Amino acid sequence: MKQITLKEIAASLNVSVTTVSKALKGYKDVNEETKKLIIQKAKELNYKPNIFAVNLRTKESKTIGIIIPEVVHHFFSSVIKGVIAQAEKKGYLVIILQSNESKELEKKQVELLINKRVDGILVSLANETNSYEHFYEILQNEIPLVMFDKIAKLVKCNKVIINDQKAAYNATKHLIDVGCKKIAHFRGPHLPQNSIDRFLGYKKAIDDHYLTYNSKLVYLLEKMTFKEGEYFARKLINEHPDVDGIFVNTDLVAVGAIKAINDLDFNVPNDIAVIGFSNWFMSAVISPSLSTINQPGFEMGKQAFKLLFKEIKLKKKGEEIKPKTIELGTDLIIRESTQKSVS
Amino acid sequence: MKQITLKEIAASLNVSVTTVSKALKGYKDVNEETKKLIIQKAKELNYKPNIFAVNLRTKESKTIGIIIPEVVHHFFSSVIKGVIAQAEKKGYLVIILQSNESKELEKKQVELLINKRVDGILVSLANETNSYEHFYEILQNEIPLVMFDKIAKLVKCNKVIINDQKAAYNATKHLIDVGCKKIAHFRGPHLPQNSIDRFLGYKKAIDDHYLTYNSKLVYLLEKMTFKEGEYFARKLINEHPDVDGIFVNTDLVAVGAIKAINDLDFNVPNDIAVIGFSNWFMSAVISPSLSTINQPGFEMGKQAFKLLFKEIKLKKKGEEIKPKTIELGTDLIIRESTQKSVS
DNA sequence: GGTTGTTTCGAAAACGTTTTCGATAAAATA
DNA sequence: TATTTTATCGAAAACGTTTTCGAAACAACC
Repeated sequence: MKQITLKEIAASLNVSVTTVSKALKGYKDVNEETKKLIIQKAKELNYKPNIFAVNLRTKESKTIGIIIPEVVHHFFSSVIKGVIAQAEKKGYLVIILQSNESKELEKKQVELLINKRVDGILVSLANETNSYEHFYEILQNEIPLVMFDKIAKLVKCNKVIINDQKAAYNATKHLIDVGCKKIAHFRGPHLPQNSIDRFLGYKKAIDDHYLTYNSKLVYLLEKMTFKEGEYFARKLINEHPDVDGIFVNTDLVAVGAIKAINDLDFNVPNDIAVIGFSNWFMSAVISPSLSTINQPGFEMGKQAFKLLFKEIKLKKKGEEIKPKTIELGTDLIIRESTQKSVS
Repeated sequence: MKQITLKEIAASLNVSVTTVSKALKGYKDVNEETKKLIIQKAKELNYKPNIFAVNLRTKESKTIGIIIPEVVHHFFSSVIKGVIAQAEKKGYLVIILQSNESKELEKKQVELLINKRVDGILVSLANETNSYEHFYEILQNEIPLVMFDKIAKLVKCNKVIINDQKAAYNATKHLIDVGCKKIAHFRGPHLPQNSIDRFLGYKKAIDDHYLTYNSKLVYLLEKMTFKEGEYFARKLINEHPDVDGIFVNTDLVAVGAIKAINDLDFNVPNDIAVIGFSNWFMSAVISPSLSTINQPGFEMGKQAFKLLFKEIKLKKKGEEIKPKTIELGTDLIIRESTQKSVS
């Protein structure tokens, strides 16, 4: 099927390509009468502008890229949904790439997006990433960049995050509020920063409420899997049979922990209360349902795109941008796993 | 930052743009000596071809689009992952759009992708979709199209599916194998086709094994939610207290059903065995873990892209394509929810 | 010496749009 | 009538690449 061009519309109406282009783009230096004719003819021929030519001429693609560690993940797919929803409103399409938590892959994806000449890039860091040359390259190319959730503090760009420390504090405080006296923490590895922040929130809550912080009660998990959750829950109960609460770095691990606790004939929440983090989809539907911290993925995606969009606009106008960081609120979601029955 | 062009490389070496282009693209009518110089200079200046110009010239974007009903969904995000992985190997990027199960949105997304002049389109139908003008438009525009999972039999294009009927048959047969005599079915609405096929598979298994098919044991769920699963499980037990097995159209609903069954002090699997469909992520981590049918999302994404890629290649060569349908195998995954203890 | 073949290069067209700038004619003003 | 203003149009350049076609220079052959 032959694609209709401006030239053909122009020929069929005996006007110039220029006039056709102007008419269709609403310039005011074209007669109302001819404009009407042109628009009609364009519709009649089912004219669709050749986007490649438009891109070349305008130097923009109306496309952005997003790099995330993992697509098959409730939080990140929520972010994607938010980004796509917001982008569509502004006429932008979204290219998705995964880093698989690998720094090398992340670099490659950045390269791809730069070569693709996207109008902007959204990134959540891979766990492995510990240096930022590739992001500096984005900035050097003057491509608008927004980081979200897993960010690099050193890179000077717009950011959207939650306050992991505060959220972790609230989760731990909730355990204290329901009467826990000896609270363990299953933490994540030293990268990304989030694991550290959540640990710090836990520690601060412990300290603030006159419980004694005990580093033996903090377990460092490397892979953050269901199985690890099971394993460390067993280990914990073995080493500290009198533990009565666990704040777990992420829901999946918490679910594994609950499984192990139940298998050992302890009761959640009465013997051991458990609270997770992120509000994975499953947390609401398991038994007992899991208390957790809601991480607003969809909203984060929306906000990240909004920031990116603003930056794109500013860049077009040639204005300077002063990077800012948006901090989104989190909610404590209380479910069965922390509601001890009155004893 | 000024972008380097062929012209600039040419100027700095006193050769023509043509020669530079040819050297970088490996044409053989350019002297080895000059080629070396050009390649070196290009690297030195960090030359990156202007993709917009390349697109315009070659009439292809090395980008494909995929439209799915919902991003935040284990199966569909697995598909996306498969598509992206395979596409990247072939140098293609992937634009993701959602239909939110709405026909109108689906049409709009198709329109966006056509206007974007993507090299190919991947689609899984929205539940609402009951006519196919927009897909015919894709075909009219001679854009390669592959449908997967939720397909339209009437549209003549490549397809990747599972055999829902056979898989449902196997699930139901498994219940029969573990000793169930009175098996209910929670089915989905009349669209998409998958619900019908799964129901047919259930019915065939019942008929084939000398159990009496009873339409009263088939419950039609409209929204396929956790809550519906709970509601209909209660209803079922109320109406048929002697039911001893349920084949549920999808895992989420099955999880809801299990919850209700437990709350009513029936035991899963001993009183009532439950099997789901799709192998959602949560199914492996709940207690009791849920038996189900594994739907190979990642593999489906890979195969779908492979088909699309073949079609793109054929189109370039101007050859005709004869649409085919790939049927992927499914696996019966036996977990706790159907393993009755020896009585 | 004339013919053919080979190697190496570049001019130019083409892809389809956007936008600047000037031309023309008609209308308004002096 | 002469001059300025306004409305309407189009030529042409530009965006940066790819590719065709022919030119030039030289070697090889009879």
